[in-house]
Parts: sequence; C-alpha cells; structure tokens
Amino acid sequence: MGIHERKERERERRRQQIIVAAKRVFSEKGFNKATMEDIAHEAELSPGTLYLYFKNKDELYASLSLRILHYLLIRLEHLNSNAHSDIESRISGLKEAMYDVYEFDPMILINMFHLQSSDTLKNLTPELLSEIKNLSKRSLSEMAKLFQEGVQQGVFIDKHPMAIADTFWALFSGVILWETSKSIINEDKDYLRETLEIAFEIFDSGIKKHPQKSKTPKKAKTRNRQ
Amino acid sequence: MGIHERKERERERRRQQIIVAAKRVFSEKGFNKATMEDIAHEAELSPGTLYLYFKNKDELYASLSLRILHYLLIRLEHLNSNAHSDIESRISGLKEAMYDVYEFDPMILINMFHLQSSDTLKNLTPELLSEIKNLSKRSLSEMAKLFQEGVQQGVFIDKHPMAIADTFWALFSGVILWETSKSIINEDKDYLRETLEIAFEIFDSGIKKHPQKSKTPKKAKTRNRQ
Amino acid sequence: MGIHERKERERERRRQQIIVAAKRVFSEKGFNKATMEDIAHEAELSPGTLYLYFKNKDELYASLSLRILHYLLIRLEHLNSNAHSDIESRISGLKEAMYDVYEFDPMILINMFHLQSSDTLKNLTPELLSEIKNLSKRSLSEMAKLFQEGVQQGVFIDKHPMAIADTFWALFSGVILWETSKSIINEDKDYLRETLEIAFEIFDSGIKKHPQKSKTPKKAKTRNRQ
Amino acid sequence: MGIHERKERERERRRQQIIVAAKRVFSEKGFNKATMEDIAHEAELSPGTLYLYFKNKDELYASLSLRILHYLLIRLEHLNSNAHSDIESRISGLKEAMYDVYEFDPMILINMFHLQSSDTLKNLTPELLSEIKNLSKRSLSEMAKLFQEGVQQGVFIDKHPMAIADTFWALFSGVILWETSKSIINEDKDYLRETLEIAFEIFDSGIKKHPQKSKTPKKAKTRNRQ
DNA sequence: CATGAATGAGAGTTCATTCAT
DNA sequence: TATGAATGAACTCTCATTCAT
Repeated sequence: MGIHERKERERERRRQQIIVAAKRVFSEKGFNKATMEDIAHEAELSPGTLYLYFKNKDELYASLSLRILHYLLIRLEHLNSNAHSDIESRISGLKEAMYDVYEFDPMILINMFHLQSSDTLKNLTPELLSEIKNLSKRSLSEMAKLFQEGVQQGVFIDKHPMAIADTFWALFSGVILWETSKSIINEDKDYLRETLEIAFEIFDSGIKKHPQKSKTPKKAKTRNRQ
Repeated sequence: MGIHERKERERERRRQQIIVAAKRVFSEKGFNKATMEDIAHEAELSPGTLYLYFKNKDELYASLSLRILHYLLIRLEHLNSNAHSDIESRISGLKEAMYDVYEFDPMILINMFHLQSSDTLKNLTPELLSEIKNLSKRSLSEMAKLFQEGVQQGVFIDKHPMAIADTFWALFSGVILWETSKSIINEDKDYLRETLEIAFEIFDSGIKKHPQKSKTPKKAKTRNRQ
Repeated sequence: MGIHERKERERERRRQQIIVAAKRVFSEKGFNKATMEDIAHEAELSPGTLYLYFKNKDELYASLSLRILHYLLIRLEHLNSNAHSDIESRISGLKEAMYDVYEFDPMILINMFHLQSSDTLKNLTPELLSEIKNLSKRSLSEMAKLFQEGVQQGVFIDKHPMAIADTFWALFSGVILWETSKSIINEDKDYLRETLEIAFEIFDSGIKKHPQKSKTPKKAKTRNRQ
Repeated sequence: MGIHERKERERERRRQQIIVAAKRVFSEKGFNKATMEDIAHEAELSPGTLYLYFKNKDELYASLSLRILHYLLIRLEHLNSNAHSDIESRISGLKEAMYDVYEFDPMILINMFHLQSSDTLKNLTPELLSEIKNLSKRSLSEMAKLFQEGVQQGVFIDKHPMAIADTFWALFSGVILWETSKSIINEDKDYLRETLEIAFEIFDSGIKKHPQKSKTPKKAKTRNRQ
C-alpha cells in the first residue's frame, strides 16, 4: 500500500524533474534546437531515462503544455463555481485568470500556442492528443458558459457564446505571440501588459450591448449619408 | 546597363521560381519536414542552386513571409492614400484587406505567425531580419494611422493608435492560428470565417466610444487625471 | 545436503522457466528483435533476474540449443544401445529421430543452425561453448558409429563414417534451412516434409554399395571406350 | 550520351567500392557487429554516402548476395546451353560450378545462407526481395532442368526434378555451413573440401537408378498395391 | 551560373546490462 | 534471491550545406 504510493510519488517527482529541466533547456536553446541529451544532462539523468517517462521528444514537448492547461481549467472552473458574483466582476475574474496563466509560465504558454497548428500535434499518442483536446475544449466551454450568462441577461451581444470564447482566446494568444515577437525583434520595452489591457478593454466593450449604437448607428449613419 | 538590368531581372525570376516551389512543398509536407532537396526538386533545380539565391534554409523560409508582408503593406498604403473616405468605410476596407491577405496565401500567413517568436528569427541575416521588421512596422503604422483618425475624430476610444493596431493585428493572427489549430485537431467544419467576422464585429464595437455605459467609472478616473 | 539439492533443483527450475519464456518470445518476435525485457516479462520475472541465471543474452540464446542437442544425443544413444537391430532398420530409426528432433522444436532447431557459423559462438563462456561442442561431437559420433557398422558389414560405401555422418547432418540441416527459407519467401505450401523424405531416400541409396554401378559403371564405360 | 554512360559507370563503380568494403568489414567484425560507419570508413566514404547507393543496412547486406547469385545463375545457364554433353559430365560440371561458386566468395556465400530464413528478408525493398527470389528460383530451375534430363533418360530415380534440385542445393549449403561451423569451433583442419566431395559422391550415387537393389522391397510394395 | 554527389555532424531512440534496495 | 529503475554506449539514418566539375 504505502510502498505503491511512494513509488507513484517518486515517479511523479521524476516526471516533474524532467519537465523542469526540459523547460529550462527549451527556454535557453529554443524549442527546436534543444536535444534530448541536453535535457537529460540538465535533469542530471541519462538520455535513456527520459524515455521511461516520456514516449518521445514530441510527447515531452507537448507534456509541458498539459500543466498549464490544467491550471487554466482549474481557474476557469473555480470562476464558474462562484455563481453568485455578477457578470461584470466575473469577466474581470476571467481576465485576471488569463494574466495568472501567463505568469504561471510564459515560455510554456507560448510553446503551447506554437504547438497548436503545427505538425507536432499529429505525432502525439492518441491519449496525449485527446487529453490536450479535452482540456482545451473544457476550458473554452467554461469561458463560453460565462459569456452565455451575459448573453442571456441581455448584457452581451447576441452571438454564440462559443464564438465569443474563441474570439477571447484568440485575442489573448494573439496578443501574447505578437508582443513576444516584437520584444524578440526589438529587445526594447515589453508592451505585453499594456497591450493586453487595452485588448481586454476593447473586447469588454465590444461584447457589450450598446443600445443605440453598434448595428443601429450604422443604419443611422447610412441614413445620414443619404 | 541594359545587360545588368536583364541579369537582375532574371535573378529575381529565379528567386520567385524557388519561392513558389518552396511554398508548394511547405504546404504539402509541413514546414518542418520539407527538405531543401524537396524544394529543389519541385523548382526543377539542384539543391546547390538554391544556395545561390538564399543563404540558407531559414532565409528561404523567412523569405516566404516577405511577399505576404509586401502585399499587406501595399493594401494598407492604398487604403490610407484614399484619404477622402470616411472612417467607417475605411475600417471596413481594413477588414477586407485582412481577408484578402489571408486568401493571398493561408499557409504562408500561418507560417509567418509561427516565425514570429521562434528561434528562426535569430538566425536570419541582419538584412532580411531588418526588412521583415521594417515591413511589419510600416504595416502596423499604416493601421495605426487609420485608427488615429478615428481617435482624433472622437469616434474611437482614447487609446494610443499603435496599441489599437497591435490589438487588431493580434486579434487577426490569434483567430487564424486558433481556428486553424481547431480544424487540425477536429478535422470537422472550419469556423475561421465566422469567428473572424464575429471577432471583427466585437473589435469594431469595442473601439467605438459608447458615451453612457460601462466605462463610466473609468471616465471618472480619467476626469480625475485632468 | 538435502537443502543444497533442493536449492539446486529450484535453480534449475527457474532456468527452465526462463528458457521456456525465451523460446516463446524468440518464436514470436524473431531471434534478433526479442529483447531481454520481453523475455523477462514473458517469464514473469524482472530483467535483472535473468542475469542471475544466464551470463548474458547470447548465453541465454545459446542455451536454447542445449536442450535440443541433449534430446538429439539421447535419441541417438538409445538407437545405438539397441544393438541387436539390423542396419536397415537402424538407419530408418535415425531418420525417425531426426524428424522428432525437428518436431521437438522447429524454431530452436533453426536457431541452432544459425548459431553455427555466427559471431555469437565466439562470445559464449568457454563452459557453454565446450558443452555445445561436446554435445555436437558426441551426437555426430553416435551417427558415425551407426554408419561405421554398415561400412564394416560391407553394405555401405567405403568412406570414413565421420564424413558420412557430417554429410547426413549437413543434408538434414540444409534441407530444413532451405525449405524454411522458401516458405518464408513464398508463404505458400511447405515442402519441408517431402523434400526431407526425398533427401533421405537419396542419401540412403547413396551410401549403399551398388556393386556394378556407381564407380563401377564409370569403369565399365571406360572399358567400353577402349 | 557519353556523359550519361560515364555517370552510370561511375555510379556502378561506387556501388562496387562500397560492396567490397562491406564484404571486408562483415568478414572481419561479423555481420551483426559491423556498423555502417565501419563500412563507410573502410570504403573511404562518409556514412551518408552509403545511403545514396543503398537504402539501408539490410539492403546493403542483402546486395552482397546478388552478385554471387548472378554468378551462380550464369554458370548454370552456361551448363545447360551446352546441350550436347552427356548427363554424367554435366552433373560433374554442376559440381564444379558449385565449387567455383564457393571459391567466388566464401564469406558472402555463407552470409547468403544466413540471410535465407532470417527476419532480414522481410525488411528488404520488394524490388530487391523479388530479385533475390527470382535469381534463386531461376538457378534452382536450371538445376532441375539438368536433373530432369537424367530422369527422362531413366538414369535417375523417378522423383520430381525440382525436389532433387532442392535436395542438391540443401546438401551443398548444409555442408558449407556445417563445415564452417566446425572449423570455427575447432580452428583445426578444414574438412570442407573432403566432406563436399563425399557428399556429392553420395548424392550422385543416390540419384541413380540401381535396378536390383535397395528399392526392391519398395517395388514389391508398389507391386502389391496394384 | 548550375550541378548533384558527397559530406559529416548530430539527432532520436533502443536495449543489454548493472546495482541499490 | 529478486527487483526494476537507471544507465549510456551505440546504432541507424537524415539533411543542410559545400565544392569540384
């Protein structure tokens, strides 16, 4: 009993040890140029050992994303479980969660965005792939649930909540990738935080119903043009 | 003189021939698994010849982005040159331009977004890198110019136009990457177009000034600053 | 004393357990692709345990042959111990023994033929190697003994009995290897049995003295020529 | 024209250069322990170059057999083309051919016998595999043709010529493998030649019809069946 | 300018073997 | 004695790049 649990714990610790090393190496050398031997060396293990815990390099690479996806999901679930709070404060909770997800591990988050829409995705074990899919889907659903409430309350624009969630997620990932890209090129000040705030502000305002405007103003304007 | 120009033209034609081949191969095999030999074969040239026109694989890879960046810039400049049109229709022209940029070459556009924030960026010749930087910056500036007008006219929220442009670009790239990612995983219907439309709608509405709502407390704050 | 014997017996039982497992794995995966871990798993033991009973993989591999060599030797000794039977029926007993050796374990027999004239042979412990040598030699000697009788009785051709035994053994192994090879390539009907029978028939007839023929006909011919 | 032929010739020369090196390395290190790098080094080429001429190690390994199979086939065809000679002398020509095949390249011949009935066979390109199959089949057929004549003339026993050919080939390969094996183990005198001669003698005599002997009981039996 | 054969470093991965428990 | 996690050397094979022609 105890012995089995201890083994299990140690196994998990080793996995973490490897993941931590992989993160360091990936950050340092870039995701493509890091070798399994580098990671093994960083983890103070032998190359062969890595394969006892991860099927191959891609799986190790992808596993990095799992933790952050888990974290994201937990935060979002927590957000939805506190059902009492009003929509405004929950949206602001959502944004806070996103900041925290970014802080949780910037490198890995970016890595995860890269992972999406790359060939790597296709080489994963079905299990890992479906775990990633599942976590993503559930996280997006949690977001959608949140937006749905606003839509039902008539506060948000009348769009499919899932589409709003997709937009939100796309905006978040887009800002992070683009600002990271800029700071790599320019190596000067990092505008990530500011841009993210502005982006969220625009998004916030954009999903709200603005009675006399939005579509209506267009008509009004159009009328004016005549 | 004439002879020099002809040479120059032929040289440029060869480059294009290679770029076209590279695009085909990258689209087919995925960007990582395409080999220089594949590309040479597709271009009906020998591998060695590729190196007469591109310093290395990364440069060829990155060069693909240049064409699309050029196209983007031209569209945006054109948009701003027709200075008479009102802000609304110019924003809608901007969106149209983005759709066209996507249609221009989806694979390469995604590739370009990947290129951003990847190691590849660091291995480029300074010339190529600065050309990419330059084109990006100019495109973003063109967008900013457009938003700035709205801000000045008091139609758009009172944010730095460059930040709005960054947000817009981030949203655009984020939606494309995320929807592509979803369609790779699920292989079912592609929601790219729909999500992009909703995203733009939200963005549109979000950058507009909506006097009586939501931001009221912030306005208070703003007022205080004065 | 008793305790020592019991230990010895248990040790031997474990060895057999491993050998049985090894046989199964080798048959299934082919001799090269079977791993020590596969075998350990099949034997429901850990990889490390295998090394308590066999010095290394080659030794385990070679040990499989020992059993079949033992079996062969016993059969041959039995054949020679029943000294009363006539030469014809003993030869037919020999052939029967060979069939049975094949049936005893086809995979291992083929494996054994491969083992001969391979590098593996050189990596064995001197003990194991000499045991194999010894068993082979004794088996061949038993065969030779049998042929010798025929030679002494003037029924068989006047050749060194050991050479006849070598020929017999070579014929036997050659047919098995060649027919196996054919059936691997063609995957159609297996002619092993038929070819083996014909081969034995030819051999039978070939080692008999045929007074007026064989060498004599040549002389006859020669005479005719004169 | 000339340029193409020259290239072709040079390509063939390189192939031979590699094959020669492979032969040397295989002989020295044993077929399993020889590495591609060893072979490349021996051929004074780089490892990568080997893969320009052979798909993989197995194919290189198997290609060694092709030359000897070619040689065998040519010898046998030549034997059958001289149709005038009597059966006796043609059989003796066959034996001579076998000796020469052995002399042609002992190592490779043994290698070829090993190749048969091994997993390697299954990993070859279909082309190479079918070339090997084809050459083997044709060689065996040539032998069969030869035996068939003897059968038709009533000089040889009344068996299917293909079965006789199989037996002959099995005997030949069996003797070589067994005698090689013995000489590896004992490192004393090599009896290959002697055993091969005796084996052929026995085979010769064994396939002849010997009217009044040996088979008489069987004939009796046959008669009884009628 | 174009070729394409040759390069050779280096990658991911496997697996026989060891050894602390 | 048995374990099985860890080892790490060694393997095959790839491919961006070069250079003699």
